[in-house]
Amino acid sequence: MSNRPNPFVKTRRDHADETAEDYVEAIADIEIASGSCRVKDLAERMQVSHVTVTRILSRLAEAGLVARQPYGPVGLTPQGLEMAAASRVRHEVVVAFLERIGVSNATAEHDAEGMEHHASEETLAAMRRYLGLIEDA
Amino acid sequence: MSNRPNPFVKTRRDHADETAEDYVEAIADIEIASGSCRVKDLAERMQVSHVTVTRILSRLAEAGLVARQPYGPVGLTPQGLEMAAASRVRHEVVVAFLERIGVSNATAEHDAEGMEHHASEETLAAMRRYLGLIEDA
DNA sequence: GCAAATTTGTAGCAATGGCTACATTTTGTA
DNA sequence: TACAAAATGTAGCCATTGCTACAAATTTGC
Ligand SMILES: [Mn+2]
Ligand SMILES: [Mn+2]
Ligand SMILES: [Mn+2]
Ligand SMILES: [Mn+2]
Repeated sequence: MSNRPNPFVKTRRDHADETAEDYVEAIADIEIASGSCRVKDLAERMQVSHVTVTRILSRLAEAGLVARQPYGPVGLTPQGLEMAAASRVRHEVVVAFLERIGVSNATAEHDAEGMEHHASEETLAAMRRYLGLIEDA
Repeated sequence: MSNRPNPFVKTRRDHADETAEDYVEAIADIEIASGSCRVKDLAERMQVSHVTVTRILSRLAEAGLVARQPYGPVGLTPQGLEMAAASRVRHEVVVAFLERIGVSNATAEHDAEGMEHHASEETLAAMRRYLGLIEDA
């Protein structure tokens, strides 16, 4: 028997995971760019209200990805740092790959923002291979 | 100024449409495979309860994509047929492209199910070009 | 130091898509 | 035809992510 998992997984949970990945990646980015990350910075980056950011950060703190204190800056836990690093690598691979096949930078950034969350390790490996980032065939 | 739309905003818009696209595509598939599509068929295909299917179908009917009657089969409106056709083409392009770069069929099907909703026309064109489906360079 | 501006928090609402439990309708079969 | 099984509908719950309005805290500027 094939034992192939159904491609239509729980959409709600998938989207929640996408949110987590984008937020920790953004937090790491902002920390690097401006020294510290605030709720307001994330609201601007994500183009949502500060209320939405606050609630999502609560969930991510509950999940052990984010460290928060009232009215204070937004930090990443070791687990959050790990996820942020992995997310960034994946993001960069997808963007570079799309550009390599002829997609403009603007579109590559747009499409990668969504596609990155759906590229499995196998697909990422194929992209890296195509980019020449892997010696193996 | 750049005037680039925010990538996160675009991704959120993509997510709003993805359920509709997957459902009309599934309805068309099931109609072809077994003559008619029932709520139960969709529940099995999507791996969700029949309740979830019913509510989503109501929304799609409201949007003019699906034709329904109580306890009856699920049909597509002309608009739904159009979306189903476009979705299928896009799905096939993404799957074929992933396989072409060395991804297995199972993984290609799985990843494409999510990635397809985030691939812009420009990216799809690049994929078609790579597949040799377009004469142009 | 104090008032104003900014930032963050909280309350409460909506849309979407999960679910279980139960009601109703349709279908199948004895 | 009558009863059982299957399919569908409805009620009502939860989680996630949007929002506005308002409250509280912090920072800034004078
Ligand atoms: Mn993303
Ligand atoms: Mn990203
Ligand atoms: Mn997605
Ligand atoms: Mn899909």
